[in-house]
Amino acid sequence: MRQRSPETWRQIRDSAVGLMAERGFDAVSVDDIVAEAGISRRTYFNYFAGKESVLFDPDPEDPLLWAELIAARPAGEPLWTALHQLIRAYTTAAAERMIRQRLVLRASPELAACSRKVCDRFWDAVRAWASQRNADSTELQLDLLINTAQTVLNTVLPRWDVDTGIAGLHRLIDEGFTLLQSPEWTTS
Amino acid sequence: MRQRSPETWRQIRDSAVGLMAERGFDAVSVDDIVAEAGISRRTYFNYFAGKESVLFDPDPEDPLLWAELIAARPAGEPLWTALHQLIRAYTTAAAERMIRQRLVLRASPELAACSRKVCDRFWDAVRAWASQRNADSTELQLDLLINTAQTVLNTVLPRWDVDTGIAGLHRLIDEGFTLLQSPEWTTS
DNA sequence: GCGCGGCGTGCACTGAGTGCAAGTTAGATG
DNA sequence: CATCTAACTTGCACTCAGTGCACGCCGCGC
Repeated sequence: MRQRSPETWRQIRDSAVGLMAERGFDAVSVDDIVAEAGISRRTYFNYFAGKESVLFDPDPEDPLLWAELIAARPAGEPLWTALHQLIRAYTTAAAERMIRQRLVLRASPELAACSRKVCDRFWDAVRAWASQRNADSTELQLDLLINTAQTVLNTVLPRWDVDTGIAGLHRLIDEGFTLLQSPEWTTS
Repeated sequence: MRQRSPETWRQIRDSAVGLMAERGFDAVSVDDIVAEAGISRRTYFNYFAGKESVLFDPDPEDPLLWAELIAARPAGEPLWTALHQLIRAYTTAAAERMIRQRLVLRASPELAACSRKVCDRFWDAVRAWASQRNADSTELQLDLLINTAQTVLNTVLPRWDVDTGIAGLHRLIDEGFTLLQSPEWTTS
């Protein structure tokens, strides 16, 4: 997986997403993608490990963005609140990306299962940060909290009407977080 | 996908799981499986949609088991408690299966991502039941609660040392559920 | 004996993914 | 200017997953 050129990377991904949003995931072969992108089949696999990777791999510069978002969290903030705000910030920053992905997923519902791992790399970064920050908590506690936050996002995403924009998504996210932190959520 | 014979089904699955626990998922081809099971390649795909299906598809009689477990829940029980008890009952009933799956996942860590969908069909059944039972709640509320319960299980499973048996798994499950329903869980 | 339907199988084909070796280009060095 | 090298790209050949189709076998009712 030796790639140096972010332009080629974008070129491939944009071609792929374009075709897939139009025809659906299954109806687009890797050959279609490389023809559209003007590269060879072999080069595709030098950039992406598989066919889904072109949808779910993070942008090359994403890790830096994540680091900024994470660094922006104030020190004393409760972890749950920090996760809530991180998701808001993340979805704001990655707005066009999320919208593009939704379009593809709308055209290819069979990918719904894979869609959970959309932001897995992001969550890994969050996990690393949290375990340093809250060194007093157990790994299990932190993982539970983070996975639950991730679940809120994943639960809410399929209900998101792309036409309502990021504001609409934020309303859903807030609703999810609020529901889970209301005192009586376990007694319904 | 026309299959009538549960014996053949078990035969294929047992052959596959045996080989995979031994060599790892990637090192076992479908041809290996069908050779071991004594059937043709084409028949394999009449029973299972893909290579992973042989690991993650439910047993033919599982839906009946799930229905029993679900029917056993008392009427007034809070949904969160019901989900907790359902998971305990499910893992008890599917003990050997879960242990087998852990063995394969131990041999093939690359499947960790897929392992989340281990019991997806079970959760679908739970979802259907809950939306009838708690018709007053919104779909979003129910999905959040159920997905969170599912997350507890998925968070806890990788930490389970198979040698501690189902009792050890239940300790982890209880710990997860208790953590999330403790009043101060959002303020760490 | 005859049709019929369910199931298993062989065959041929598409498409994903990989290892290897050769080609290309750009920059560093003499 | 010649050339060496390292990074990147490419073509080729191969394995394996997955599918459509048609045929064969067997048990069943008539």
